[in-house]
Amino acid sequence: MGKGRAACCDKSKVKKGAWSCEEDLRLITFIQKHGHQNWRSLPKQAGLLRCGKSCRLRWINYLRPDLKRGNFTPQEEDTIIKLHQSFGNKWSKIASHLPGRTDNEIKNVWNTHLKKRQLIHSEAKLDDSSCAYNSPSSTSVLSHANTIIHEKEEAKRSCSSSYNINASSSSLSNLSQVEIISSPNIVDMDWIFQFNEESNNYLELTRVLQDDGIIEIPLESCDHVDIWDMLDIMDPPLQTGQWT
DNA sequence: AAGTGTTCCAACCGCCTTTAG
DNA sequence: CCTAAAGGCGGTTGGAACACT
Repeated sequence: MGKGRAACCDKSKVKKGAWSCEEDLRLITFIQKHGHQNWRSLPKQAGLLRCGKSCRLRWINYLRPDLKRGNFTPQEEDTIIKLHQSFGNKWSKIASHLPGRTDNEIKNVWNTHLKKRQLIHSEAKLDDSSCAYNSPSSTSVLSHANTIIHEKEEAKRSCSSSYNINASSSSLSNLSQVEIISSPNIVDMDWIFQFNEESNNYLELTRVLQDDGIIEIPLESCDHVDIWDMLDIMDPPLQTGQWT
């Protein structure tokens, strides 16, 4: 054993950066079937060239089925602000009060939106106390401004693409089929692919144009597809208790 | 239309804590 | 109790997407 802490994995042999659609599916399929008792050994068993920590992070922050996907509501944002006042940057503690939200997500929302808003608030409060006789009240102006900020952020975020996914899996056939149906206002096509557990590989991925038949494309080309909805309708994994 | 600046978030890094032997 | 391994956490960053000039 060398000096210091051993690396969690051999950095030269692991892939880094954004996860591909195939990697996501491998991870999902593996956890659905086997759970995640040991993150360190999981990548090898699942056939992933990733560090165990990376798999854990990907699952917890993005793939696990109990995640509440989508924008934070004003209520959730208020909760974060209040909890941050009591806990500070204890993101996991804050996340434990917001079911379906991850510490990473909350941290990002805080750093990108709420921190700024808090700053505006505290500055406005200073103005409010020095110009308390102004009408309409600074508080109502502030509240209005807050609503506008939130609406702008909502509009911006709602532009991101989303997909509806139908999934079916059968323990008898050793085959999982997932059909990704495009969002109606984005593109007019469906995606279908199958994972064969015997060969431990994907049999096919097809892009189905609604009018023009089927065009086969390689699996790697589906990197942009959001697949998390699939988890909502698949069988629960063999993991007991909480996801984290 | 092109170039530049800004925002946002997924993912990484490394430290701390917990657990198993 | 001690040690090493694994899990958990918070800070940071790379780069894609978007906004502005």
